Amino acid sequence: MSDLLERLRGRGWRLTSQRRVVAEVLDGDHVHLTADEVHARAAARLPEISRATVYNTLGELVTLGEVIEVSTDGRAKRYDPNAHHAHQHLVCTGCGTIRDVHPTGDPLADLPAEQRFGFAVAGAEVTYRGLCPTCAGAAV
Amino acid sequence: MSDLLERLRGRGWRLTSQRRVVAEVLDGDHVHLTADEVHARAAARLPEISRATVYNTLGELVTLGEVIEVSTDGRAKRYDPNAHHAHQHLVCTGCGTIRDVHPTGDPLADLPAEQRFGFAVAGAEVTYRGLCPTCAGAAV
DNA sequence: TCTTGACGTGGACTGTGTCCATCGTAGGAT
DNA sequence: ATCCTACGATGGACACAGTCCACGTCAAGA
Repeated sequence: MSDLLERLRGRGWRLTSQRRVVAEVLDGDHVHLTADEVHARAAARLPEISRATVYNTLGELVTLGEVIEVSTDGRAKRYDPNAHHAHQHLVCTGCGTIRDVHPTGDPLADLPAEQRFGFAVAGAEVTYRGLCPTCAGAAV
Repeated sequence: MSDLLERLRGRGWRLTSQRRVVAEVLDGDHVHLTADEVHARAAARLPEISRATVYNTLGELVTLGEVIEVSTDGRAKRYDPNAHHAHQHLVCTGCGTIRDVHPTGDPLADLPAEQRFGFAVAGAEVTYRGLCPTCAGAAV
């Protein structure tokens, strides 16, 4: 994570306490927080941080390719710091929990040329959906 | 489309002019309108129709499985009447245009058991992204 | 230490969607 | 053909996610 901060500094980022806190909150595996959740956790360490700053910082991290924006439910976007290993998402239809998963194969290979309609197809996102073990158990 | 209305009536739907207009607006191929676009087109034929009614009707059509809700950009959800043929979506990163596409293979087959983490995986949505011919041309 | 422009702040604002009390009407009953 | 009534429509208030802006602050180079 300090790697991340150094990398950003190398790109001309001014290293403020707010940005540091946001980056720290996003550290870890299987982290998929909404902007408001990031704000709440950041505010626990830096009470006066504003929502606008969190949104700005998240937007910059996305632009820089350090964080991925995930929108699995049409509600709040979630921010995934696991940007350097290609992966897809498995979402629980009960509680909304998100897991990073690594399918075999390349989804792009499944889209033949005649199904591309002249588009320069650059990527594919796959969202798997199903009940997680906890929700499946609770339903019994 | 009258098929649709008859089917819904068979399920106990009360067939109001508002519902009829919403269903008619959604008729066609490669239709991916937002709720507000549906409302605007419906209002052209039935000026006093309210937004709440459009939202209610769209929600019911989704629940009944006659329309699919698509959320490709984290902004407004779009409504796709092509609910009876499995398909995926190809989205232009420039203008947001959406095409229905039919990839080969089954994305579910690409998620091995050890990547399912105990989830009862029920489905997968794939969103392909790239520049459409029009946007690619305009960029030159 | 000083300077300065990039950054942070909070509050107003927009877009999307939901809720609710009340009114209207589709369609069965007579 | 008319009446009844529960289901549906209405529109305005509300909630949530996100953006914008004018102004104040401060990181970092000189």
